[in-house]
Amino acid sequence: MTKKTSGNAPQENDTEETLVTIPAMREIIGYRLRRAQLFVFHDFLQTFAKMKLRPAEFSVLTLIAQTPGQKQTEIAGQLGIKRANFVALMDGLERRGLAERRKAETDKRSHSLHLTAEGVKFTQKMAKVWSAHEDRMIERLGGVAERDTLLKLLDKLATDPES
Amino acid sequence: MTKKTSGNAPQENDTEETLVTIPAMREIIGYRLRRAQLFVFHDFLQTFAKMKLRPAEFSVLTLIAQTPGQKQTEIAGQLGIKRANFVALMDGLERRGLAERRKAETDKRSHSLHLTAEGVKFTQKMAKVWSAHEDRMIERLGGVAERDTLLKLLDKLATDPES
DNA sequence: TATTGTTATACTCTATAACTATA
DNA sequence: TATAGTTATAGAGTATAACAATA
Repeated sequence: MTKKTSGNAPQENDTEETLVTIPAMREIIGYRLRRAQLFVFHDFLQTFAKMKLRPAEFSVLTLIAQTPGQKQTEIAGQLGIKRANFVALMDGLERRGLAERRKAETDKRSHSLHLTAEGVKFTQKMAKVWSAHEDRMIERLGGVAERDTLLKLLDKLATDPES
Repeated sequence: MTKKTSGNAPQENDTEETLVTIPAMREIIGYRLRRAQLFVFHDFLQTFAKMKLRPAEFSVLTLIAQTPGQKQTEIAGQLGIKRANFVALMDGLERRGLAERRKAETDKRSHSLHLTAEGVKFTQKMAKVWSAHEDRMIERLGGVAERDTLLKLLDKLATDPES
């Protein structure tokens, strides 16, 4: 049994015109999420300016490091990136010598993705630098407990209950 | 006194190489914020597809409705939109007959922004439609209490403590 | 000199269609 | 026929520089 959530339902009154309340920006979930996300990404971009690393590249390196050998469609799918747009992203990582495509033996259409030796070093450095950024965000939230609360709420918001 | 927040600090060990933990995507604040924001915006876009209204236009109409007469730089500034990019956005609202620029008497460089009569009706309809979208998001979060918790955390994350 | 609105421009991100080579 | 990767392309969103009118 879910709690009643009519916090924004317009109030009916007895005149002909319905009274409509224009929402305040600071109580709009989508808007506030967007501003917070931009703030965090801004800090991320500054943190990784020297390493010339964008959020999407960070994510791809992280997924390859955790599960090497996956194909492009799989990595792209997990991140919500269209496979057509993944190509240039992967080209960049390959050009920089951080990751590589290997011909898959079983299915010659697909590429299996791996980090290079340099990519492994880069990714470890990346994880350390990220840690400083993340700690800064946790500090702003007030601690790891608040971080966990936030992640739980974001989960409820954006995760399919049937999964 | 703020709580210690070393939740992601790398563990030192006694070998030469420092052990580095690659983070899991689901514990990365920025990534999770981004995915949640995309989810909410996707629902927003579907909700307003028939009215042909984008989030930025929604925000501008909302601010003009709440405080008519502000100039372009002021509205743009509150939303984090560059004044150069605000021009086309405002052109669109004016072309649709929803809002208008009026020559300001006091400072002839600036325009004061107002809703048209049609814009007022549109904005009231907009507020009602938005309410359904917002209630859907609140429902997912589990109720208004959880929504308030989320907004408070987003505030801590993205708001300057000195203000 | 500084500010408001504007134009032009470029860069990133995202979305779709169509091709190729394999399955 | 369907799938993996690719190319081309178009549309948003965003950032900067420079200009005219006005302060």
